[in-house]
Amino acid sequence: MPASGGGGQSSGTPTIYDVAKQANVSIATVSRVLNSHGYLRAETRDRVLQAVRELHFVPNGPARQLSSGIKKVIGLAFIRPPEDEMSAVEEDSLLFTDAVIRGAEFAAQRFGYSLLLTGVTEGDSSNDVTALTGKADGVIVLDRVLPEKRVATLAKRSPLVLLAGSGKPQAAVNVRVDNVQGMQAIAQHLVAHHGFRRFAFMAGKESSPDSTTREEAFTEMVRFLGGQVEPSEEGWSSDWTTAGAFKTTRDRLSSGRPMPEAIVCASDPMALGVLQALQDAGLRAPRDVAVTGFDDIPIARHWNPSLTTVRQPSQQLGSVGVEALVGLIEDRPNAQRDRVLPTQLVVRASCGCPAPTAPGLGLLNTGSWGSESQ
Amino acid sequence: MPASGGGGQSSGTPTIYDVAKQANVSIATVSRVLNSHGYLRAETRDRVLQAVRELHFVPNGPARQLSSGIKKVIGLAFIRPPEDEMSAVEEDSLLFTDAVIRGAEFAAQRFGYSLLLTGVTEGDSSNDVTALTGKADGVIVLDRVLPEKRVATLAKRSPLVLLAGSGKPQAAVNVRVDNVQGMQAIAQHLVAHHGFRRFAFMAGKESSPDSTTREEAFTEMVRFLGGQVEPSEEGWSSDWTTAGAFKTTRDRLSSGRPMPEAIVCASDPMALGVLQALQDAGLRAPRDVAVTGFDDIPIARHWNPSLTTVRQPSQQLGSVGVEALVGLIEDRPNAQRDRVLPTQLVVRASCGCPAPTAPGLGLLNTGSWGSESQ
DNA sequence: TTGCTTTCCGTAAACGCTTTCCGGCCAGTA
DNA sequence: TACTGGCCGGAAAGCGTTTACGGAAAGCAA
Repeated sequence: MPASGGGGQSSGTPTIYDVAKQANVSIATVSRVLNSHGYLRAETRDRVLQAVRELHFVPNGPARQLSSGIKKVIGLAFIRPPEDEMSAVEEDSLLFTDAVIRGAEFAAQRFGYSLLLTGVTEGDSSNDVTALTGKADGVIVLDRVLPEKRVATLAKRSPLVLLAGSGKPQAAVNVRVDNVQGMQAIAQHLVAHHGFRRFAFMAGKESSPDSTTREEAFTEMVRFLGGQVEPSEEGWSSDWTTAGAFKTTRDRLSSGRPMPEAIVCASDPMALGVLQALQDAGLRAPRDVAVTGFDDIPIARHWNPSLTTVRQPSQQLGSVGVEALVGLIEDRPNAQRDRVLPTQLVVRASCGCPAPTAPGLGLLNTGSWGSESQ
Repeated sequence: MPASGGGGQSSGTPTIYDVAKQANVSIATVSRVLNSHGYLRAETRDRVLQAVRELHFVPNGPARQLSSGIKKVIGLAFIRPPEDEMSAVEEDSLLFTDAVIRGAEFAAQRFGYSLLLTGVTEGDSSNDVTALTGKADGVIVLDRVLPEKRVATLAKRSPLVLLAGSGKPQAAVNVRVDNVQGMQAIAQHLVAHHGFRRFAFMAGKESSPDSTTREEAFTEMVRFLGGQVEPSEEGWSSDWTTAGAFKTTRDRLSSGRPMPEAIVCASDPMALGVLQALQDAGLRAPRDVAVTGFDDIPIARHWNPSLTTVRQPSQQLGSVGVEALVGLIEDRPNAQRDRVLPTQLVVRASCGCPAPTAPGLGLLNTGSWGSESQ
């Protein structure tokens, strides 16, 4: 017998039994009213609805989920820095993740799902993510949250979408951004338009597929166009952060070796660090060295010099990820699996081009990410 | 008899019964191992753990939650604009919400909770938020998500924390930012330091307690100091957005009426819109009109002119909100209820002061939000 | 050996809901 | 009046856990 099946007013939060009693029907009827199943007389429905309102009844999620087997929850795991180690620019760089979350949340809502968030601090490969599997119908995992092997394992247990990971064919569904196209466009622009030949590539963490892909695509394209990229052993490598790129660049500057004509970075925050280091050393970008980024975080537009970069549709990444996952969960036959979203070269001042507009101009009516990056 | 109680290998995801059978124990024992309850022989524990590993068993969240009555989930409801109506700056303005989410997520994790996200589009007051109640142990509601009355109602059903709302004593626990202190500091600075006397206040939506509080605090302080603020009927009111403030200011400019010496805005995005409109009209801030904001979104620092504003600890707001909510859920006797977090005046160029640094300078080592805003 | 405690583990009853199966009621027809 | 369908609503079986409750085994003193 259920907790409140006895007599009188139940103590805690009302259950479906309380509603049934109040409306003088069975719990089955209440459930049918709530889920609009089967045949119901209008009068009965109203009576039940009335009782629901009077008792402020809200169905217990877990019970409902357990019974129906459907949780209507999507898990999203992402990387975040330890709380106390976040500088102002680090925070800016989180914009990428934030945008993904936003896109995912919106799409999830559209499909009737909720978003369950789990931040993972890098290196802490506990089973947090695995536990998500039990709480959600499916899981979206951002790049670098899990080693590839564990992704494959997880994908066997639960619908899983890997976001912004390497494009390698895997057990999981991949949704990512066209790194190659973006880097090729940058290489093309720098070589063909500006006539540069000697480049350096500032990489993120070595473990990151995104960084690796970008570096390879860039290097290959530059070589194809007759330029050269300093070998990565020269120390052009950092950790995705502004501070890291700053230090790397400063060290390189003080080594006295000649600088390349352009420094191409795997992310915007790193590009900002490079610009900072150059400025501290009395060099000016783009006059002395050109610099480019990748992401197009909002600050990129407002920096001085404004940053030439590759825009990636971060928010769309989230929403498309959810779409793919829902397709997987609900087993839609025509659902697209792997998706590659387009990137777009954004030419501003840091490569040596004239700044397209004064900072802040063209501020209004720039449209949303989604429509801009199609 | 449970689904997989029959013979042979079960079909779907493994349940606790499968583990029990594999380890040759009862389900109670498995549960005990998983939750480290009661007495267990080491040998038995290992056998169970072994089976768990072999089957890749992950406990079913809902079942666990239903049984124990504890969901270990915190719901977070926030306002967001419709997906297709988001301009680039709107997106920047979401930084506030993003920061709150980040802080909340981190704190939630620290307490062993997950964060369930629900975005609410303004005006759409369906029962989305109510449904959260059934899925979470408690709910954090950001300002403007619900009318005050519904907040009070909800608070009766479920532990609830109201974030950044009006400070009015209510049924719910309030965590908010010291709007009054911030606005008083701005008023003080503009009157005492710059000698301004004639002000306008650009309000957000009228329905917003945050906007109202800021306006009242500012107006009162200015009057106390001998200045005056144009009555709000003069049309200095917008909708929190950059575009809205832009239009309002443009209209006012074209009306030909004399401008105030300073326009104080209830948010940074609106301040940017005002600056934009001034610039379009050939006026220069701060030379012709001073402008200030509220929030200190990252762009504020990099804008031209850099924005004098009030910094609020957004991320901390999220984490403190979670702390308060967990206190409520777990009924900690010594948990603090209402909390007011301090704000901080950030003086930059848009009020007429010399820009503290060139844009981008002092970029590194600025510390995290949390520690900066203590 | 007996009798008690201390460990260890299995049985079974919830938890609150969804859903299937079935039994009744009512109108319509012969 | 008796019978057939179409509708409606109740009883009950799970969903996969946790958690009393109690029984068996093991240890120890008498």
